[in-house]
Amino acid sequence: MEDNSDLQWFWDTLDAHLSRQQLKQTKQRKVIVEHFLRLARHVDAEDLYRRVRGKGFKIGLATIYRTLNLLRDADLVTQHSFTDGRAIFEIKRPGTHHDHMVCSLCGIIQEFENDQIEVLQSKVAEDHGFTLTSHRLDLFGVCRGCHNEQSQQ
Amino acid sequence: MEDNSDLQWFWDTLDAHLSRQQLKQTKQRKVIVEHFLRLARHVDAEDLYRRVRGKGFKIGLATIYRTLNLLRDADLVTQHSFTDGRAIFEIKRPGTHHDHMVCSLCGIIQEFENDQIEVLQSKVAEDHGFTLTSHRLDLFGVCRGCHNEQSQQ
DNA sequence: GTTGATGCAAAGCATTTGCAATATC
DNA sequence: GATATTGCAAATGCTTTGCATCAAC
Repeated sequence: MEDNSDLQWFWDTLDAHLSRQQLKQTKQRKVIVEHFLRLARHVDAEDLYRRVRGKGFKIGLATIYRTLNLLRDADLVTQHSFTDGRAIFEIKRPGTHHDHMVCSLCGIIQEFENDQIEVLQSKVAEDHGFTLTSHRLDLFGVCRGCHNEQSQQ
Repeated sequence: MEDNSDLQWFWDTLDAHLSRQQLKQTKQRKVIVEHFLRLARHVDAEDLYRRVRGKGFKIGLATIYRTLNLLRDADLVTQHSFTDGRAIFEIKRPGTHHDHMVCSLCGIIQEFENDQIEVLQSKVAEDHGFTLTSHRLDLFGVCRGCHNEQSQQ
């Protein structure tokens, strides 16, 4: 779970981005971001929309998308695309990096870090004359929980 | 470049799949597959559609999609999704595996293999109690050619 | 009072699907 | 002749956009 007090940097960076770009602080943006920060780590637009509507706010889905795109532009969230066509958004903490492991059965997303893999990736890129800017490593499989359920049947 | 004579296994596997599933051999499928095999290694539906139409065949885009999905179901092609929303299809040779490096400037896709990375992935999955079924590793960056062009300006 | 933001409905885009006509087995 | 396939247009699912209204600066 995320402690909201840790997230001051998020709001600060957002404020900085808004004023730098001459964008406005609005009630909708505040509400959407508040709920985004409280939701699970990996969220899609529809999740966020349902949550916000469920709490009684009359905010359109387009505004959810526009706000998530704003956060992406401010480099505050990362946008992923795992199994289906949906975009998944995740808070991006400066200076951190991790990859993802997705369970094909329950859809749970686990994060992991592996420096050795990172080093090897850089080496591969270098060997091929590539100047690496980013990468994406997703592992797909069955998580322990689902695996146990399967074997009990 | 691909030597077509190497691809007998592809046609054989396809024939086997068709008869096993009680599907029919049609002119459209033949034409689409022939052109798919002659095109670049990484192809999207629109590429294939344009190529086939350009050669004078009156085949609908839906049939292209249906055929590519058929090949996917027959385990003869892999479906990727790199930068944009398009699906990219690639011949899948049995017993081979590689990952991809994509140039953000010219879009060129280079393949690479790295056994050490594969081993580390299995280890990571195991450490997290995951039964690994597949993975996706894409590196993004600037290829040598584009990098040289940039520095000359 | 300017300028950007919102909500809604409409448009986009890649892909899939329903259906009547047609080709394959 | 039964059944799968095709082409087309319409539908889909996610996301973006146009525009008139509204809120923030």
